[in-house]
Amino acid sequence: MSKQELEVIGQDAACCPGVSAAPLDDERAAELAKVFKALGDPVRLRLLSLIASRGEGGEVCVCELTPAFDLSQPTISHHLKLLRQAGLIDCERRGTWVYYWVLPSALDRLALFLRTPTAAEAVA
Amino acid sequence: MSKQELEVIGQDAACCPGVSAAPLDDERAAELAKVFKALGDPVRLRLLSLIASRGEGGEVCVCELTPAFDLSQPTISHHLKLLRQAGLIDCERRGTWVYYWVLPSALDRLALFLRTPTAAEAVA
DNA sequence: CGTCAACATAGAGATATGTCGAAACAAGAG
DNA sequence: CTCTTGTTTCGACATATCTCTATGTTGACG
Repeated sequence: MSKQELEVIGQDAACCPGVSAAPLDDERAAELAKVFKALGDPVRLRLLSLIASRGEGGEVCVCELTPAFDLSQPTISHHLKLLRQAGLIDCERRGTWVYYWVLPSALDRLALFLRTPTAAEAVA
Repeated sequence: MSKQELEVIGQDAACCPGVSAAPLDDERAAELAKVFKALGDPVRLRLLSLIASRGEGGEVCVCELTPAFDLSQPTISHHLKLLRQAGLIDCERRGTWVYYWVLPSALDRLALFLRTPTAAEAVA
């Protein structure tokens, strides 16, 4: 946790007003909708949660994710791809296996967008 | 802003661990996915933003929302219904007009779910 | 009562999404 | 090189979603 990260978060808040601040323009609405749509599926939410619960910097192999669902492997791969295209996770291949991790800044950006003024006060 | 509200928010945080805390069970994943899916459409995001930017306790008449889009009135009505079914907004008819307002606790619950431990530290 | 205005609901059509099995691709082992 | 295992891509299908027009409902006003 660094001062730098604090600044980044502050910047996000400054550049990206929350849902209550002002009416969304078309472009930003489309951009945000794409990310929320990625979260709008129970399988993807569980996948994200499984990866995120590894902690900051943690990684999960696909081979650990697949058996957690009653779905075919291609289906899991497809959902992981959507999460990645939404900018919520990223991955890297190391040898035979592919490892996924979350991009916390993406999640935090969404959280800041959703926060209402009242809740912001409550935390402060 | 009351002490009561602070307690409610605290409760939410306690009862509903964030995405990074622990793997989501099926039931909660389905429940959350329904809400995120409602946010996964640019029209609905803009609608929510238009309503939310009225401030806490603020209301917007449908007759103000419809002209803000290049869509038919039934389509707007449909999207408002989905937002309402997701528990993000509520409405009331007063005479000829129907007024919508946001339910801030729903938004805050989502924000808490998305917040990563690092961001939570940054705010604290 | 009749009419008008504001919203909601119903039904239909085009497109998007979730899922699968089959096949392609990548990398290590023999 | 060939075989096996882990993963992604492809093609197809059923279902869901978004949008429209047409119709229904609710309440205000003569």
